[in-house]
Amino acid sequence: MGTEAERNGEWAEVTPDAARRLLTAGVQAFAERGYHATTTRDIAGRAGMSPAALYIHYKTKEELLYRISSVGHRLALGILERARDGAGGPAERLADAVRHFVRWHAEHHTTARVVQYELGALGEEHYAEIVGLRRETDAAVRDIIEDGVRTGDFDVPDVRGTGLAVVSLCIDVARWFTSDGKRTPDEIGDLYAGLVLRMVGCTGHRPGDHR
Amino acid sequence: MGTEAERNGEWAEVTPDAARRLLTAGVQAFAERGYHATTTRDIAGRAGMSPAALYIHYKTKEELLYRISSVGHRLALGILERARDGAGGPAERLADAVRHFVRWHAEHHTTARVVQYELGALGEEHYAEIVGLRRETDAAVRDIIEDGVRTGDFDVPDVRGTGLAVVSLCIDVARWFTSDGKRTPDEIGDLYAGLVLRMVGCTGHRPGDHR
DNA sequence: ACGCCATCTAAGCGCTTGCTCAGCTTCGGG
DNA sequence: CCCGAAGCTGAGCAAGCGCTTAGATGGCGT
Repeated sequence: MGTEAERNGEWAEVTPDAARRLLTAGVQAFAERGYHATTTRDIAGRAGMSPAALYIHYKTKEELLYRISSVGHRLALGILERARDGAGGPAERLADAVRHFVRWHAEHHTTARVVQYELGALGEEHYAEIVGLRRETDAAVRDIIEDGVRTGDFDVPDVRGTGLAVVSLCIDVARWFTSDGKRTPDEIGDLYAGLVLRMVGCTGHRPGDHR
Repeated sequence: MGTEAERNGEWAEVTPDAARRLLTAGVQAFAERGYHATTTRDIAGRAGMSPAALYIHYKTKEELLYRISSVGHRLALGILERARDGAGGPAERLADAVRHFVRWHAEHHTTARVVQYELGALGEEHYAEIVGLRRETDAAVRDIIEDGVRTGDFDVPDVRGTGLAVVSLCIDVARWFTSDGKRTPDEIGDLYAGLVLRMVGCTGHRPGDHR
């Protein structure tokens, strides 16, 4: 059912149907072998089409990667921004952000793998656009941490560095997660939310004054 | 000077000289473009040799990657095992392990990038061997955390999961670090050592009783 | 009924890839 | 002084690559 859910909804904005099938085939192939080791024949084959059919819906193989990367980054960014702008104190919002962000990276680890680790294969212009989205990702997490420092809920000497570390920790889930492991995406999300709260010096009880 | 140090010593065990030049050329090329996007002509060119010269010292392009991966993994593992078996309490040893491990990933980020992110391109047998080394890496960190839990210095509900998260956090430095950033490898090592001590519930003063 | 456009395929073009091989040089031991 | 091994090159092969093109097919508005 996890695999089923991966195909449903996530790429709903991609039309027509053939373009979406090619895209999900690309996600699978890129995640397994990497962009450069994947052939257009392989992608088309997984989608049940001839190699030439790819070029009706995408100008180049790189544009297919760009579409995946663009949609994927916007989904991931949306998760963080929704948590940042949600209700509750900084601790709840940071925990929510990490929990959902990590869960997404585990549940959609094939998509996330392509999104997070294959962007070096993008062309210059596409790459620049994606880097912009990634800066927004970093900023969303940093914003929550800054809130927590302001309210005194968190104790963070280096907000920028800690924020980068938190994002880095979450992203790397996509690299090592496999669906045949013992842990579920939910469990990892909860574990990581707890770890991150500790990283920002949030002890669980009222903060008190530091030093 | 950082770039200079990258060539010195690190690959001293690789002989003869031409084989070492090809190897460092491979590291640079693989780190920049990825294994599959790198051509044997590119590697040989960087080493100042003809394409055919590569095959005198390495049977295939994959064997060159394997040599890089093997030496690199052993270096990284050595750093952790030296910290684990060192003197001092669990907190000092864990901080030392993270500090040195992170510093290596930042200072040698080109090597580390190949070592950590290109192992999917290895052949089956080579891959299996490298995976073994990675399990030892995870175990070294887990051992220190278990020590700390035993002595009461750490408070870790999920030792295995937390250990994996710590290793993951450190490894991912190789992905985002660039030498033209503001932070030095030392600074990042110190920052991460502090973050990890917080992750394992080490507050700095004597532990006391929890809950 | 008919033409039109979107969709898809079979065939294949031009190029690059990993890798090979015959031959040239260099150099230490007898 | 010569010889064989080791290191290296120039030329190139077979295979596979991304992508193109000409033509078949099917559904839709009129």
